[in-house]
This record gives sequence, C-alpha cells and structure tokens, in this order.
Amino acid sequence: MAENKHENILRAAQKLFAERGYDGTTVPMIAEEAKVGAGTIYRYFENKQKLVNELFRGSVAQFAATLRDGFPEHKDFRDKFRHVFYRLVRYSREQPEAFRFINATVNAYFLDEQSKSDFEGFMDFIERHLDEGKEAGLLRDLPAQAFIAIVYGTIFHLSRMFEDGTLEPADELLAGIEKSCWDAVSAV
Amino acid sequence: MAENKHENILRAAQKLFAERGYDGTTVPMIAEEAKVGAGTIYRYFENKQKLVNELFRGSVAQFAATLRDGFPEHKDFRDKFRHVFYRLVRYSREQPEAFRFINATVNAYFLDEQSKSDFEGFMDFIERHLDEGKEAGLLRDLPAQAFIAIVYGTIFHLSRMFEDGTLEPADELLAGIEKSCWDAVSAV
DNA sequence: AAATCCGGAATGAACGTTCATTCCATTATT
DNA sequence: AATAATGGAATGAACGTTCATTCCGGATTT
Repeated sequence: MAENKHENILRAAQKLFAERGYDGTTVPMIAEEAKVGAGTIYRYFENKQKLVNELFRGSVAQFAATLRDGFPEHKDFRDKFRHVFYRLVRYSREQPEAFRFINATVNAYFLDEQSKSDFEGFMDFIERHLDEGKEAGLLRDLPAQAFIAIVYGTIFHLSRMFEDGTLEPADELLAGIEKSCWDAVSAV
Repeated sequence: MAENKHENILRAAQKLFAERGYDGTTVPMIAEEAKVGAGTIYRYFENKQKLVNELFRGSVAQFAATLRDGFPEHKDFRDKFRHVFYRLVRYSREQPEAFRFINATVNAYFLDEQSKSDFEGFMDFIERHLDEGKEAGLLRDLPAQAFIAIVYGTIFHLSRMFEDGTLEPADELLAGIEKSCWDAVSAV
C-alpha cells in the first residue's frame, strides 16, 4: 500500500497533465484523482515541479526501454527501422497519456536540466541508429534530424488522430504508413 | 494608437501563450508585455478565455490565408502539393509563435466550438486537396488523414527543430524534405 | 485665444477566489 | 506505547476580474 501511493500520484498526475497541461492541473485535482489527501502528495514529492520532472523522466525512461527492448541488433537496417517505427507506434498506442505528456512537455519552461538531457539522450539513440543507416548508404543525403522529423513527426500526428478518432488504427494502415516513411527516408 | 492596443495585446498574448501556455500565462504578464494596464485588457476582451479564442481564430485565419494565397489552381497536382508544403513551412518560419500556439492549442479544453470548427474548416482545405490527388490516382491507397500526418507532422516537428536550433533551415534541405514527403505519399 | 468642460480610454489598487504548500489532529503500523 | 503516515483544514501568495479614479484630446464657453 505504501509504495503504491507514489505510483498512484504519478499516474493521476500523468492523466491530468496530458489532458489539461501542467499549469491547468492543480495539486488538489491530482490528489482527488489519486484518491489521497492533498498533503500526502508532499510526503512523496517536494513540490509540484519536482513531481512533474520525476514523471517526465520516468515516462522518457519507459519510452526509451520500449524502443530498446527487442532491438534487432544483428539484423539488417531495414528491420531495425521497422522495429523503431512499430515500437514508437506501440508506445503511443499503449501509453497514449504518457506519449502525449512527453511531447507536450519537451520544451516546457518548468523542465529541469536533468529532464532535458534525459530526453536528449533518448533522441540520441534514434539519431545514432539513423546515422548507421546513412553510413551504409541506405538513406538519403539528409541530416539524421530530418529523418526524425519525418518519422517521429508522422507518428506523433498519427497518434493525435488515433486519440481523437479522426483515424482508426489498423494493421494494414500502419503497414502502409511504415512503408511511406521508409520510402521517404531511403535512398532512391 | 487606439486600434493598436487591441493588436498589441493579442501579440503579447501570442508570444506568452506560445512560450508558457495558456494557464502558465497570467493576465498581468500579458499586460506588462503589451505595455498596458491590466484593466485595459478588459476594455478589449471580455475575459481571458475570449481573448485566447479570438487569438486562435485570427491565427488560423492567417494560416489558412497563407496556404490559399497563390494556390496554383490550374497547375498539376504535383505543383499544388509543393505549394502547400512550402506554404506550411513558410508560415511556420515567418510566424513561429503563431504556428506553435496553434498546434499547442488545437485540442485545448478552453477552445470554444467556433474555434474548433474554424480549425476543422482549415484542415478540410488540406484534405480536399489531397482527395483530389487520390482520385487522380497519383497518391497511395491511404486515407487523406494519413497524408496529413506525414506532411503536417513532418513540418511541425521540423519547425520545432528550426526554433530550438537543432537543425538549420536551408533551401537545399527543405527541397530534400519536400521530395521525401512527396515520395512518401505518391503512388509507387 | 484662452480657459473650461466633457466623455471615453486607461489605469492599477482592491476584491473574492483559488492556488501551492504547510500544519496538525487522527489513524495505521510497528 | 511509540512512531510513521495520512487527509484535509489552514495559510499566504497570486490569480482573474472589477471599479473608482485619472488622464487626455477635442468641443464649448468666455
């Protein structure tokens, strides 16, 4: 029961931050959602800003783990690309609140330095993977950041559409978009 | 000087909303940035929520105008696609605050119905244009929304990178990314 | 032409409310 | 019984908003 509260507060905060943003969410709101007293939150977190930063880093770590887990280190680059694409999609679908929260928070004024560098470290993982493909001559002559914009940007927007019902996720659709992204980045 | 104040307040609000979000921006902050008294804001706007909605609709209208202006109605689809791509990029570069504000605000809880439908109307313009290309058999067999995710999502992420200096905008780079996007959506 | 008056624009102090945070009596655990 | 954890009332700061007052350019009166 004890350690559960820490987790309950984080989950409640994640849900509310994803819905209403950091400043639009009050500490009493988080307390009610987590079914604890407002004061209890301060037994687990120094203040609201420490809470949001801890949540952010935890979400980024989980996100990074999702990508790294089962990474086909010894298969060819096409498989690695597919892996990253589908894991990005998987995370955005299985943890839509976390995904939305992360993306809404990346550039926020209340993120501390550690949170920012944690996220950069995660992005570096994607960038290194893309650089490898570039060196192998499989990708176009564009900076790795451009590929990130294409792949991550596409998936980010896609997840918005899945969430608000503009688009229905389906295996066939995802396969088609994965192919589109690959065609967008692969050398002609 | 009179009508200027209305505009000064909107610009100040846009800057602050883009940086800190709606709830993270206080009315006195807007007043200071606009160099007016806090009470003056209420001579021009009924309340903070009306202000953010008026700002949103104005930004969307300007955004839509940027896309529609000079639209090559009588050229072929490839040119129209290029036009939309470059106008999206242009707006995100010339009005980075407005672009960021719009994207951060699209799904916000404080947007009223008119604001939401104004934005939908704008998206419909892009969707109709894509459907035309689909009917002509020039695009892949994917829903128009998927193309929007690819093109708009890419540009959205790109503009983030241009803003924070992760990536330098250059004609050659943009031409490469436009080509990538076209290859992602065009029939094989 | 100078002095006075006028009305709306502008202001910022003040209001009631709500916020993040603290405090403490009560409850649960050891 | 002692200690730790808890919830929610209490607190002061800060919020959005209001309003009594000031300001100021143009009309009116002298």
